[in-house]
Amino acid sequence: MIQVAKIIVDVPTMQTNSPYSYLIPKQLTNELQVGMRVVVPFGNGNRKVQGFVVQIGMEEVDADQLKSIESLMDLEPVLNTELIQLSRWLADTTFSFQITCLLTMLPNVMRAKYSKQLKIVDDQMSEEQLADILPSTQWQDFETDTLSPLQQSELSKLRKQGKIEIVYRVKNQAQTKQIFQIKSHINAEQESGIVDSLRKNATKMRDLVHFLANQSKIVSQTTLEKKLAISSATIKAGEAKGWLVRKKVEQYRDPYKEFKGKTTPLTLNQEQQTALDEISQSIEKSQAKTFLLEGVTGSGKTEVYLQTIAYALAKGKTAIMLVPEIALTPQMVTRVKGRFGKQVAVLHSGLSDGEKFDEWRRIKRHEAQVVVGARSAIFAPIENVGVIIIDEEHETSYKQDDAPRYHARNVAQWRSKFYNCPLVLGSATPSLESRARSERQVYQLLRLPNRINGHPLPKVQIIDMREELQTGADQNFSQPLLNAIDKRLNMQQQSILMLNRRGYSSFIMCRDCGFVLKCPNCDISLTLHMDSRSMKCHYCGHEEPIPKQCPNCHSRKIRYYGTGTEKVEQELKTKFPSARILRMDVDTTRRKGAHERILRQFGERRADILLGTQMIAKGLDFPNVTLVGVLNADTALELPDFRSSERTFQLLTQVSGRAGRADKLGEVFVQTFNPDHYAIQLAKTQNYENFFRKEMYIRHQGKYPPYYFTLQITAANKEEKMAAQKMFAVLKELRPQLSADAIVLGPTPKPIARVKNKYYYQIVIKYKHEPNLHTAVTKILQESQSYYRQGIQLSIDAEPQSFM
DNA sequence: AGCACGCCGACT
DNA sequence: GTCGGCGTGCTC
Repeated sequence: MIQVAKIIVDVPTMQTNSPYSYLIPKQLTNELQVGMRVVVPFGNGNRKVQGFVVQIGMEEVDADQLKSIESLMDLEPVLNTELIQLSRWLADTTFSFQITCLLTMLPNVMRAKYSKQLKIVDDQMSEEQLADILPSTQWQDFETDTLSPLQQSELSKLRKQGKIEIVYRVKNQAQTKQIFQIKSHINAEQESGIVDSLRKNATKMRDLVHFLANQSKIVSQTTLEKKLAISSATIKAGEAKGWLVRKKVEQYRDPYKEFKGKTTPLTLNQEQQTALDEISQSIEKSQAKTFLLEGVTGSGKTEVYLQTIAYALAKGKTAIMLVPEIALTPQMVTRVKGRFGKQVAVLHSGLSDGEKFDEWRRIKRHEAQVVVGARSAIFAPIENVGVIIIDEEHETSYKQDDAPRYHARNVAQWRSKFYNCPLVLGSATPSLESRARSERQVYQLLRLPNRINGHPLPKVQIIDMREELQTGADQNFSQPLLNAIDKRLNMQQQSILMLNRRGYSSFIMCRDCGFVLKCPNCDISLTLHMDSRSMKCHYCGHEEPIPKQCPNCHSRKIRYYGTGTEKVEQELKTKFPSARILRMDVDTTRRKGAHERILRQFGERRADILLGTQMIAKGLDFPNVTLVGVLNADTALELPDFRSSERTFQLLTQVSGRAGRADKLGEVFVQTFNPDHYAIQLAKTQNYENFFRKEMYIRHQGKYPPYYFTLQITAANKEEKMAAQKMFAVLKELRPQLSADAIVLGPTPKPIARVKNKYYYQIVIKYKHEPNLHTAVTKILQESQSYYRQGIQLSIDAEPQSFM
């Protein structure tokens, strides 16, 4: 029996997906703890890899069969036992590697950077000889895959002969920000004496002395430099003369330090109070209970969340609140920070890696008790959780679409059970899954049916674009909508126009031969981008110039079809030359902070019309907006996806809520080619209840969730045949493990069959109760490693968001 | 991922 | 007869 450390190594493969035992060097026995990152030698060449210590204990093995831990990467654990346990569960349920899960839970800087270095170890070998193969400038940090095959084989030959060595290094990216703080060592009496000793023209020095003489508080070097317009050299000189001392201290990169305001709890109405009481009671009793808070737009869900959090804090506990990435606006953050101040840590993708790391450390050090963030914030290293809240729980962005394919809601449920605390799911339009669970009393339903200000919901008008087009109207704008926009411009009120662009945007087509310009790598048409004057592929990023003539028949009658925000913006400009238009889509918001800037401009009424894609539908509150127009309500309806009705209903309901929130009554125009579709008709009256019933019936008929569980298995390969064959083979192996009740769809090519030069084939399994499925699928995944080398990638998605 | 081993074809 | 191609297995 010897003491060993069980380590998950940073090698994401199926074969290495379990802990490896390592010896603990004597000098580390007191230091090493579970949850730390370490560097370990791994594999034949003993290359260094990062690893996570998941357990320390005794094991019945021979010491000389084990290797030793090389070094520590952390002085204290980065993971607690809860998160280690969670990672194991997550890897199992999402069919992914535990190492991938561990890295997903941590800030990006915890991901090690690896570098390789060439070293000559044989004196027979000269530097020139090696330089003939690889220039000496590249010996440091070289990448194997950038070398030619010849170079690779030459180097490996030398290595086998023992002439050279490849030194592996693991670099820790987790850096803290250090700043200098300055403390004065002189007082007012000393000032004149020192000044006299200076040269006459030493003005900067004099400024510094004057400042120090009258300053007893500690200031940072940067503020001092700015304040006195002096350089660090002056300060260093001052340090040398003993006027001041400089001290290096760690500083958090606080992305929200400018927010200072304080907000006080609002008075709750009866329903809000009931909801708060129910959840508080559950916090009080430490119940791992899930609540579904169903509240129409403007019903004051956020206030309930905030007071729930306040209750948890008052009980000495902490809270996590998840918000969709897109809704994590400065307004939102200010509101929470205004209530809980420095106790709040914010985590979202807009922060730099350093900022995220610092917020994460604040949480870990118990300096923050409230975590607000997007999907991955569910892994915040917070302890003693009193309540978890997921706002807009129906949002698809809570499901990660690459490995580990987890749903934040499921992770939240796991943590809620771990901490025996309630989980609150809030939405105006709950996902069918959640609503169905509350129907069966699995979740407790809490309702907020009334808007807090008592204002009626906006009037929604459905416009039949088929009729509109017959009367020769514009492709994008119906007459009633144009009139309504015109009216707002005259009344100095603002309008929001939404273009539903999912899977559909402007492409170009030849009018003579029907040729459509497609991506050479993917099976989809290229999208026109006027800002860069090019055609871009939204899947792989391929870009090429806009053709002047048809590449197929050389006709010049090649023109734009479909609708993109840019094109609509152009049209709006011609129709309303005086209107100030702001466009918000993936292209205008790519840069950091662009999103906020556009919204602020609009909020400050520096524009009349906000034109954008789905992203404008979420959680914005502009009191001066009285018109919302949805230009094409049904593009999502046409997608081959069983959730398309649900998405459309949610989107329309949400965007309608943007109109007339304050004292002005709002109006909503929905342009559609399917005016009779139930998702559109029921969104008109914001009738969630009827939509739920109708959609549940349809899901029942089609044997879809929430009546059935779903599992999607996809194979990808450069050869279409290979991908297809693999899927048939997988199904053949899986079928005997399934009961007669399981329904298998496919194998079929994905609706977008080719992306980045790869073909995708998939099967979807719909099932109610399959005790063998999990094991069978895990086995298939394990076996997939053997054909992974042939470029066949198998991926498994439990409860996919769509089948596309 | 990256390295060793081992089994086949094309060369000195 | 050997060198080197890459298919396969293993890494505490």
